[in-house]
Formats: sequence, C-alpha cells, structure tokens
Amino acid sequence: MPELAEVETIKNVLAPQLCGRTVTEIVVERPEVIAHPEAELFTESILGTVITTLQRRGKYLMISLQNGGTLVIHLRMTGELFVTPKDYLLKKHTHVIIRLDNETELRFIDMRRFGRLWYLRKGETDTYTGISTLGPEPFDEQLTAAYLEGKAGKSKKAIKDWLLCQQFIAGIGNIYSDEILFAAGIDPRREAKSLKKTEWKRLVQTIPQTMRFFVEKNEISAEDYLREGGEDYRNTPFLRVYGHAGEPCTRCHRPLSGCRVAGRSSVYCPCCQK
DNA sequence: CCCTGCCTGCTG
DNA sequence: CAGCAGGCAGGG
Repeated sequence: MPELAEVETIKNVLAPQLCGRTVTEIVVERPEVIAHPEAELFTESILGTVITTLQRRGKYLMISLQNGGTLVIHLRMTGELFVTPKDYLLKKHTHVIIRLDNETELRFIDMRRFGRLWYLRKGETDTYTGISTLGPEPFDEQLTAAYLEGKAGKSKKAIKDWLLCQQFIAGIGNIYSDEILFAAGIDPRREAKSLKKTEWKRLVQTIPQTMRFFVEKNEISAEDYLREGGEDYRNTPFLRVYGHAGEPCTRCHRPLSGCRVAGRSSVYCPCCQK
C-alpha cells in the first residue's frame, strides 16, 4: 500500500490514538512478520510500556516507547495499521494485535505478509530495519539540485528507477515517482546521467511539491480512516498519470503511455515528458 | 546492475 | 488460467 504520503497519513491518524497509552497485551498470530528480535522477546520487551511519540522516516513508522525502545513498522505493499475498539470485526490476515489500556488495540494486517515489525532496545544500534541507509527526506533542505546531480550524475539507471532508491531520497515509491516525473516533464526511462542542470532544478522542486500535495490530499479523520478500511486512497482522484495509461493527458490531452521501467509498471506522457 | 522470491487476491 | 499489484532483500 503505502509510500511516504500514506505512511504520513497513518502516523497522523494513529498518533492521538496511541500516545500516552500503555501496552497491556500483545498477540502475535504470525511470528514471521516480527523481523527482530525473536517474537517472544519482542512481545515481552514492549509489554507494560507507554507509547510516547510517533514519527515517520521514509516509508517507516517509528513508535517511541517510554522504556527508551522503539517499535518500527514497515508496511511494504499491502500492510495496514488500525486502532480499533477491542471487539471490532477482525480482518482476515491480522498478524499482530497490540492491546492498550483503554479497550482499544493496534492491529497489523497484511494480506501478502511482506510487511515487517522490529523492536529496538534503548541504545541498540539499528542494523536491522534499513533506516540507517535512508537518504534525505523529500522536504529536507539537504535535497538540492547539486545533491541530486552529485549522487545521480553518473548513473546509467533510468531516472525513475533512481528515484525509487531509498538511499538517495527516502519515501518515493512507484506511484509518486511517476507523478513527480510528470510534474517535472521528464521521461521516466531517461538515464539519470543524461539529465541537464535545468532538469535537476525542476526535479528538485517537483519532489517536495508533489509529496506535499499528496500528503495534504490524503488527510483523513480517524473515523473515516477506520470506516474505509484503508482500501480507498483519497488521493486517487488527484493522480495525473499513475493508473491512467491510455487516457488523455491532463496537460496536452494526448493519450498517456504505459511502459515498464526496471520491472515496474510506469505511466508517462510521450508529449509532455522528454 | 537486473532478476527473482516473498505472499494473497483480483482482473482480463 | 496467467499476469499483475503502491516494496524490498538477496543473489548472480
């Protein structure tokens, strides 16, 4: 499911529901989704502690605990998180339930079981989650045209593939890479090293612009979020290329093309993106 | 570098 | 039925 904008939404919805709550019970239905430490230790480490803050880094959700530890969650393709009343209808593929002291619980659901949870003890060096290898956030002032050109200037990778590399910029996935490149007027198949200075400048502007736009469009109340079951993307009506292959371009009205870039389905406008 | 595997479910 | 799905690690 989620790229940066969706994880940001989930964080914003869950934070008021989780912060200040004490963990009273943990049920792990599928131990394989706990990447670290082993499920039993994971459970006993978190039990009884208070949730203090939620943060997002790239597509990771980080839940800080009063014991100094951190619960890290990555939803990968189909992971979902909900805080529900304790008797709320249990969705299929619910793998972890974290019960709280107010008759609610945090549920981790994942049809394809690619998503992962980690627990990092206070002071433990994080060699597990991959967070330490992430590049800057799209909104980071470190993200300049010079940074992009310096990192990508010699790469033979397609620019779309490069945008998907989390070690260069954190949080961009298959949907928003297409949206960003449409906004920047750059063909997703172009070799990164072929981009001109003016194109890096346009790209570095469209990355935060596009991500900010979709974070705003994704805003949702906790009630609507739970009701919609995380299945409906509020930003879907605002996607300009992703999922619209064959339809007219919103800018030039000629049909959008579909292609595969680095094994990922991609959509672009052959007229507006050069 | 590209490619596959990891999973289940949906679409054509 | 094959093919594909918003992600990533690991392998060659």
